[in-house]
Amino acid sequence: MHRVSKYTTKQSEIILNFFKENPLNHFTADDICFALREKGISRATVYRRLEQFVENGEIRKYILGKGKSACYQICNDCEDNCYHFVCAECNTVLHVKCEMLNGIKNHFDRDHQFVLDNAKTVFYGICKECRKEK
Amino acid sequence: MHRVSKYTTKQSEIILNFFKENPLNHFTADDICFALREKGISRATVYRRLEQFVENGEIRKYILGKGKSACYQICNDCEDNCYHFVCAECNTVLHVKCEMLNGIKNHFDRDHQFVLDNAKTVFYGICKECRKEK
DNA sequence: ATAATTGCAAACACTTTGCACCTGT
DNA sequence: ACAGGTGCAAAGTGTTTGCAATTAT
Repeated sequence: MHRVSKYTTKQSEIILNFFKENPLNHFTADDICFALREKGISRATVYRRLEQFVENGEIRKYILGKGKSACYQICNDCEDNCYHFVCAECNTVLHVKCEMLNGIKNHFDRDHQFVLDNAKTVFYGICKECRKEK
Repeated sequence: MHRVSKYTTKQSEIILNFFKENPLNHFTADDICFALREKGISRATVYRRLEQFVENGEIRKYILGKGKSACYQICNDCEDNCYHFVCAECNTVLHVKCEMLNGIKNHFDRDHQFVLDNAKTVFYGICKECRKEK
């Protein structure tokens, strides 16, 4: 894994810590700016660091369907065998490790000659909770 | 299916026909504007009609990872059992009907209580051709 | 010392919108 | 006749960038 960031700074630590403190939630760049608004971190730095964290594999970027802004969430333990579901209703991101899904990766590879990138692939649908509400 | 558009116009026909004439390709709003630049259709109309076509289910919208602009492609025969792969390298969209993939839909449903929406879900990875080139 | 990072403001790319005029039904 | 659609230009959103000053190594 090639590290993009060479220096750790006060700002980069604050941003990354914010993600670490909220491992179950995902945030837009704007959410981060708002949450850290008292810390005096510029919007440009937020965007630049988010990009680096993504490239470093420390956080993950989602393009959620409805709104247009990208969402970011920490990804401590999301290795190759972690898949991501996004509920189109409540926008919750579920991280799932599943043998069956590893199976489809192999299936893509073998039968469609397509190397699935599950860091980039996000499954959209309706989660358990939201389904109940209907 | 609830039709959003009530009137057919010269412009809407030109746009939809363009998609029909190019069923294998996907286009950004900008591509459409460029391709139809001689027809005198405003950018606003292109965007408004694309949105309608998507809601009508006539064309499909993709958010491709890298670039930020949405892509649109006609979807004559993309029913529930059609899945979409996007090559992160060449951005080709592959439409695939596959029993195995129908299986994963059931798997999501049964084992993860998650209703997969395969109109919204796009699989990202590297296609056969692009893999060869490396 | 010096390469990376930051903040600012300006630029950008893509998309949406208000409004007056036009068109399909 | 009139609801719906169009074009224009302006405004919005989300993100990126050039540059001079600052900071981590």
